[in-house]
Amino acid sequence: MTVATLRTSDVRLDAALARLRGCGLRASAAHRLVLECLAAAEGPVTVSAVAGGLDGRLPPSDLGSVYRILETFEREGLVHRVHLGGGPARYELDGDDEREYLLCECCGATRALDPVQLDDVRRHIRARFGLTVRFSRFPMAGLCSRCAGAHPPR
Amino acid sequence: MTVATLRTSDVRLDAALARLRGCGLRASAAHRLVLECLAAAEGPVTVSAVAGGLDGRLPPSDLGSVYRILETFEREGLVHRVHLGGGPARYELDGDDEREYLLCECCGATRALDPVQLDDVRRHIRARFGLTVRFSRFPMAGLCSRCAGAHPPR
DNA sequence: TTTTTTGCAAAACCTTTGCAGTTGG
DNA sequence: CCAACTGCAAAGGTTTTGCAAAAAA
Repeated sequence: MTVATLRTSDVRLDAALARLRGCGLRASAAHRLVLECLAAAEGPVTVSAVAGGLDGRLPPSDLGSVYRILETFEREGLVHRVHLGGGPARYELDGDDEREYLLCECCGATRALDPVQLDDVRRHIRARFGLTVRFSRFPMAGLCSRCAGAHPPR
Repeated sequence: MTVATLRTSDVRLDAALARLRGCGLRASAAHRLVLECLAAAEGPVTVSAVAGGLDGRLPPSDLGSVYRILETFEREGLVHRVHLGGGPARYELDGDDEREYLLCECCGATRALDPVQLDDVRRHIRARFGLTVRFSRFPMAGLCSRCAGAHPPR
């Protein structure tokens, strides 16, 4: 909880800590560590990666506790789960700067977009189906140009 | 493997059986049973639901075998997995008549669409990002009008 | 002190695998 | 008959839970 762990002086981290307090959650070492991991990662992180301290970049924590903490954080809206397929659960800090994901189901490539780039799609879908779509939790999946070429339509 | 199991005389089932043979896979009792379950279900089905014979509507099978069969079928393109969230894996018959799904992340409501209804979105995304999207494996997720109202933007 | 949170261990699931016996072609 | 397939059981991995000790407020 000293200088060593604060390699990521991030605006997002500060915001998350502020929200943590706002929820009545305690600013315990484990809580902060989880938030630091999520803030330090570039994308959605596996639960076990968080527990492992992001490969040693941060101190490790108990896996079971991390599951519980992430569950609590999700309930309070501090984090959200990202569903990229069948593997272990991945989480991300919740925030206004969320990225939205494109996923190629075939080769597994992912690409992160700024939400603004999908605003027209969002408007269109909302007008037509009444759903305000968000590709930050579930990616917009399909076949990338390369894979679409390799797997011609039946 | 007699009349009793054939409650679902479905075009999709016949097509799947034909493709099964075409792949060099044997038309064993278990293979047929799995295909019948998928054809009889209205949506993506859980592995254990298949093994349970869709709640007794069809004869039960061994869970491990069903996992193996589904894995084989997926490799051969007869079925595909549908990712609706964190729960157990769900599968669906693959085919030209595939539905695409809308999911409300908040209340869990799903809605199935005819792919034609999303063709303009598909064209738009492909032109702009080079990805041919498909919401049959990963749903288009977001907030339905009711939930969007209940959870106003921060 | 009081309430929340943690660490550990056990349990509950979900999924994969090995193997010997069975079945389809 | 031979190769593919199945059932069973054991193993692997992920996620959940109970509880007593520890920490935050």
